[in-house]
Amino acid sequence: MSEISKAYEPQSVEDKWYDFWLKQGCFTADPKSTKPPYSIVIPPPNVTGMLHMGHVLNNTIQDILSRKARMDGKEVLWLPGTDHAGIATQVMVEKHLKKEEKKSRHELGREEFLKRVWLWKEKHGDIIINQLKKLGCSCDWTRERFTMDPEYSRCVQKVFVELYKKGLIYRGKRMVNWCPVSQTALSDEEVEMKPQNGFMYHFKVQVAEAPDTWLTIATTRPETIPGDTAVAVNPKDPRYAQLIGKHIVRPLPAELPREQKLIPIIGDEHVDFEFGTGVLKVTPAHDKADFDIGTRHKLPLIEVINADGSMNALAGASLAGLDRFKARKVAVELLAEQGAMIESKPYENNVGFSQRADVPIEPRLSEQWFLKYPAVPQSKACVAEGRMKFHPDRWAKVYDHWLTNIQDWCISRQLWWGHRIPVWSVTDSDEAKAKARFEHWAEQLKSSSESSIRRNGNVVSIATITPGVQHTLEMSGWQQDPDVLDTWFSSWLWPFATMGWPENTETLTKFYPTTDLVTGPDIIFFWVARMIMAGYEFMGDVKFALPDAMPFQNVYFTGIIRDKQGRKMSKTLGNSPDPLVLIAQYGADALRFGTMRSAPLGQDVLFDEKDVELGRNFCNKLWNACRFRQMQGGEVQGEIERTLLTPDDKWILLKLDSAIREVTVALNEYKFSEATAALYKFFWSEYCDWYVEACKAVFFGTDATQKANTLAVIDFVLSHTIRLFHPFLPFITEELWHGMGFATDMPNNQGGKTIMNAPWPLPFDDDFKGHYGLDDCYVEITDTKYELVRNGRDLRRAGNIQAAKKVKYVFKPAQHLTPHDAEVIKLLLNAEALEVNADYQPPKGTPTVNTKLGELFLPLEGLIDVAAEKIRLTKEAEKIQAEIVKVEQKLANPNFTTKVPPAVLAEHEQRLAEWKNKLTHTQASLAALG
RNA sequence: GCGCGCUUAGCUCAGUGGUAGAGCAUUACCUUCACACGGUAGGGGUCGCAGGUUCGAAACCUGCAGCGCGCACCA
Repeated sequence: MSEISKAYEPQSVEDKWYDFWLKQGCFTADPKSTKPPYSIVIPPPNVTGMLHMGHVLNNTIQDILSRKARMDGKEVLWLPGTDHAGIATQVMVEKHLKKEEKKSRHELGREEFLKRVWLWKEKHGDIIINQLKKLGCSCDWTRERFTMDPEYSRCVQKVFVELYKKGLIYRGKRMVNWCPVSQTALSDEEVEMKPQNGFMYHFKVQVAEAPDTWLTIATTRPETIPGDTAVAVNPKDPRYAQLIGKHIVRPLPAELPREQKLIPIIGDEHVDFEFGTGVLKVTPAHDKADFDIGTRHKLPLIEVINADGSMNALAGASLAGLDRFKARKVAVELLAEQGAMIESKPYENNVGFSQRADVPIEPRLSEQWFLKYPAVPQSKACVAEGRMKFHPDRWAKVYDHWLTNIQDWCISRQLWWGHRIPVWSVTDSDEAKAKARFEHWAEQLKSSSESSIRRNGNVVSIATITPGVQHTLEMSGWQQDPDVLDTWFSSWLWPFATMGWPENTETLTKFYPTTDLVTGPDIIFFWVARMIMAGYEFMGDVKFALPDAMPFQNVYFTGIIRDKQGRKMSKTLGNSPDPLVLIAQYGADALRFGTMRSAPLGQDVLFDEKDVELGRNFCNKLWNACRFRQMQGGEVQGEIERTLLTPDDKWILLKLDSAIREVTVALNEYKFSEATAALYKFFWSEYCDWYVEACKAVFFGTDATQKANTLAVIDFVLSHTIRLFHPFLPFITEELWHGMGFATDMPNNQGGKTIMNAPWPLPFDDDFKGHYGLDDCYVEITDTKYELVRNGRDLRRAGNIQAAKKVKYVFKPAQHLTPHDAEVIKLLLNAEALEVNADYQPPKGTPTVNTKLGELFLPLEGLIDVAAEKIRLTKEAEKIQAEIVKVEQKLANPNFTTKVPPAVLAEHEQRLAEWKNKLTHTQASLAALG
């Protein structure tokens, strides 16, 4: 900082220090360290994603926690990495392929397509990583992981086989949430219910055995009529009960002969006779509830919708080939033509949408892999019993509710990009052959802990992670399951699969369980809950010797970043600012500080670029405050001489002590906006606004010893302040730490190499306070002095004096006033002179203010607008009067005076006295004006 | 339907029983030798509504309204 620029220029500072930290290995965690551990695993962003404001919020918090922990003397591991993001990445590459080569992935073939995805990953995979570096994230990049790394992949396979072996993973034909666009099954969590404006259609059907009887059926999906295999009524419904066992004539497909259109009327309790007409069409192949009814009544299934959402031949000639929504319109027309349509009225209902593709999902019967969640009781208990803490804790209830009503997890996806299911099968011509095959392989694999074999009829399946076995199976005609696993089936292993599991590595020993997890509440089920279950299931092994296998001790849920209008950030709305643009414009520290300042615990954050501007302004203020110190010259001052401390010095030291306490407490409670607010207030409103200004009284003077001591106080305060700011503002604080010389001659653990290793400031202890005479009374004394200054400045306004104009004040002290204090007051008042005169007799019309320290006059005969000043003082007096009445009323109430704690009573009495005193002085001032 | 959150200055938000706060915006004045990304002084709120508890409620309790979110759903 030999040449200090007038404004802080982050661009010239940030890259320099980030490179320095990397080169010095400052972020690298040492599992052999004897320091206590602190660890976080990053929520891995999509490998092909771009940094958005949500990442900024999330990762700034993690960085603050990590940097604070380092300053607390912890061995810190912040483990970074990326997620392969199955659907998102595959769709991205498919689009690119379509655009560049006009080819579909099927035209390319699975193997070739996967090569392209890997190429894409190599090309774009480090974009988001570099963006995190720009933000200043202190991740241990030597340990960066990707969920498709070979070692990670092996963990996923191992976990699959273990759960398969335990019988928790099974394959079955079930109704699943099918996305017709991505053409894959989805888990329940990936379905988003959205209200839709559609129609409720009422159509009539004839009862076959009683041609005069017609039933009216209500439906929102007439296109599925060809798939109906029954109509259901409630057996307790007197209107229809007698019809159970009879049949109706299904109106579609119209071309079928009458006998093929007959479907039974069944009785089922599921039917709500209050709703619709009380008659329910049952489409077991295309509705979850209907499937259950179908199972209960052994109804046949007729599939009429294809995987891509179009209708098939069974839907009838008129519908076949049409998209499901087009088919709905045509079905309505067909019913109308038959005279079966009774009415259609607008109707709002909730429809499940594919979160990824944003199209209505299609309940579809298909063969999928499911997981019965493991370790559910332990996972519930650790949060319920408070061993794992959620911040804010209300999410614990949401978590518990989900675990209580948990359904099996559909883990297979009909995609190519992802972890392929490690199961090989072969189908024999009959069961006997299959049985023989099963027995042969069961014998072969009996000593293998890495394989598991099952037989289902004439199908034999082997789940295995042994490459040799896999190869043999491939060679002898076994087919590997074509599906891949849900991306979250790899993410849920993140806290330990990134640390060398299944080996009991020194990293796991040192850093697992992790300390904090920082993530968004939107993935509490997707990720957080599942990681907890995986932790208990896979880290509970005795070999890890953990008292508790939970993957983290605290979960901090951030808010969701919205725009100024409260809308979610989205690409389509274009309301999502590019953090890198903001960093280029304002600096990474500014973005971090602004974001933290406006992100209270547990609330959504309405992002406004003004916040970043505020961050920049703050950095500039910090910069210039240090610049001021440098301009006073001299080396870093060491020892503070206690006998030379002024009341202002003691005041700022005591304020610093409060700030250290407040910031530390706020951080311990994860209240980042409170921490920044406390820092802001201390540094701007206390240090800069008052202390620095007061110091000028010394610096403009001639006492070199006093000057040196003031510099020592400044250096002490700044060296503490910069450290308090470091977790929030890593770049500028490192620059200033070195530039101000605070790193010079320091051992590494005191910040000699980098402020990252400087100790976090501790509140002052009694010895320290005693030695420097830091009695709380100095806060009060000095506050009073500054109050006097504020009042004195008010007088200028009364005199309508230009800010630049120097005027003379007269002070009539009520007690002894030191020359230093007189000088400070003079300076802060921007006065030409301050005449201290105990016998001063002001001429009539002299504006005055009175404080505990004494009376201050601004003698400006003839220059004052007496009338205006009178109005001002009269208003002032009225205000004070009102306050007095308020307090007097309280004190007149015997209920108050008898029941209130003595301290509160005393406080009220004192307040009354103060107001009365003020009133006296205001009235005197008024009288003095004549 | 069940659950959760929010409602305080024009805006965004702090404030868990004792004198209503911050930042931004706004008004006036000021380029004074750290900083105009700055300084000084000001204006602006019956704390969503109605009850209750209490000597005292923005805060605690009950009810209501509005906004937002999550879960579950009836065709």
